[in-house]
Amino acid sequence: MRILKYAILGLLRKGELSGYDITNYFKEELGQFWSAKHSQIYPELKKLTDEGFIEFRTAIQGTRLEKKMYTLTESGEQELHAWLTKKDPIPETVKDEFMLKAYFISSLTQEEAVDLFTDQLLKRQLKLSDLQHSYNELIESLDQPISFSSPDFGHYLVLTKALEREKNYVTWLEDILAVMKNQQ
Amino acid sequence: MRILKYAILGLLRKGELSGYDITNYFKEELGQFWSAKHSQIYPELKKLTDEGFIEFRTAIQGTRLEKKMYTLTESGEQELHAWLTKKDPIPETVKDEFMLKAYFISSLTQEEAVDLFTDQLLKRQLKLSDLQHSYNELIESLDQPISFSSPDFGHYLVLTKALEREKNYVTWLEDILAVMKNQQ
DNA sequence: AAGTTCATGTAAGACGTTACATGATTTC
DNA sequence: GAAATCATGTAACGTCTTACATGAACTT
Repeated sequence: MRILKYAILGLLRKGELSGYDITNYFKEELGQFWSAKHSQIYPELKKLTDEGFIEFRTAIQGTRLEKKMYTLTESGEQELHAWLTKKDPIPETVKDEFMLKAYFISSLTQEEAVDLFTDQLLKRQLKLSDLQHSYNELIESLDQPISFSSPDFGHYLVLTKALEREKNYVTWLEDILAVMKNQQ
Repeated sequence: MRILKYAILGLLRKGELSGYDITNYFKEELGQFWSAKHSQIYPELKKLTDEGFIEFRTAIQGTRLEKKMYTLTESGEQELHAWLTKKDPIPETVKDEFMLKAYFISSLTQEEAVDLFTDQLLKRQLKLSDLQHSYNELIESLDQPISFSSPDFGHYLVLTKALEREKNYVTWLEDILAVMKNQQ
C-alpha cells in the first residue's frame, strides 16, 4: 500500500515543504484521517527522494539551521495522480477499540456499562464541539459559498466528514444509553 | 496496547474456542471494528497461555485432527474486566484512505472527482444494504425487544453502529456530490 | 477424486510507535 | 537565561500482512 508515500506526495502538491512542515500537517485537520510521526516521515522522504518522486534544496533558517525543502518531481506528480484516481475497495475493518469493548458488553454490569458509555459520550461531545468550532472558522473565512473550485474544498471535505462522524457517534451513544437505562 | 490480547480474552468470555474459531469471529460482525489474521492469532494464543491468562485442552475432530480449545483462566477474566472498565482517550486519528484522497481533491478535475466519489458512494451503498440485511435478521430473531440483558446486545451494538457509520458515509457522499455538481 | 473447509503453525517484510540523540532559533 | 519550538535523524520494539508449509475432514 505505502499510503504514507501518497500522503506526502499529496501534501507536496501545492509547493515545497520540510519534513517538519509535513509532521505538522498531520497534527491539523488532516490528522482526523491520516497521520504519521516524524520518525516515520524522515525515512520516507529519503526513500521518495531515492525513488525520484521528490527532490529537495537545502534552506537556511536564521543563520545556521539547515532544513530540507522538498518538492514533487514530474514522476511524483504522475504517481500521485495515478493513486488519486484509483478506485479501491472499501476496507472491511475500521478498528475501534471502544466498539470492541461494546461487543463484550455482556461481561459488564449495567452500571459499569452505563459508566463506560457515558464517559465515551462526554469525550465525543467535547471533540464534536472542537470540530464545530473549526468548521465555523472555516465557513466565516470564506468570501464565497463553498464549491469544487474553492481552494479550501479539501479542507472543507475533511472537516465536514469528521464533524458528521462525531455527530453520528454522539447520536448513537445517546440512543444506546437510552436503551441501556430502560428498566429490564 | 496489545488490543488483540483483549479481543481474544473477550471472545473467550462465553466458553471455549479454537484459534480457528477466533479467526472466524473476526470475519463476522465483529470484523467491522476489529480483526486479525490467523498468523497473528496463533502466536498471541501461545503468548497468552504462557502468561497464564488462558489455557487449553486438546480435542480431536473426526478421528485424528487435533485442535486446541482455549478457555479463560481466573487471571484472564480479571485482565479482561480491568480493560473493559478502563476509560481511554478517544483516538486522534482514524485512518481512512478515501478521506486522504478527498483532502487532495484540488489535484483532480471536477470530472475525476465526481467519478471517484460516485464509485465510493456505490460501494458504500452496497455495504449499507448488506448491513441492513444482517440487522433485519437479528431483529427478527429476537423474541423480546432488545435490552441491556439480551444475550445479543453486543451483537446489536456492533451492527447498529456499523449501520449508522455507513448511513452517515452515504449521506455525506451524496451531499458532497450535490455540491460538486453545482455549476461553478 | 477433486475442491473446499477445518486446523495450526512459521518466516519475511512492511508499517507504526516510543525512545534516544542532537543542536539551532525564537519567545518570554 | 529558561522554555518552547524548529529541525533532523536513528534504534528498538511492537503490530500487522503476505507468503510459505502441512495435513485432516467434509462436500460434491
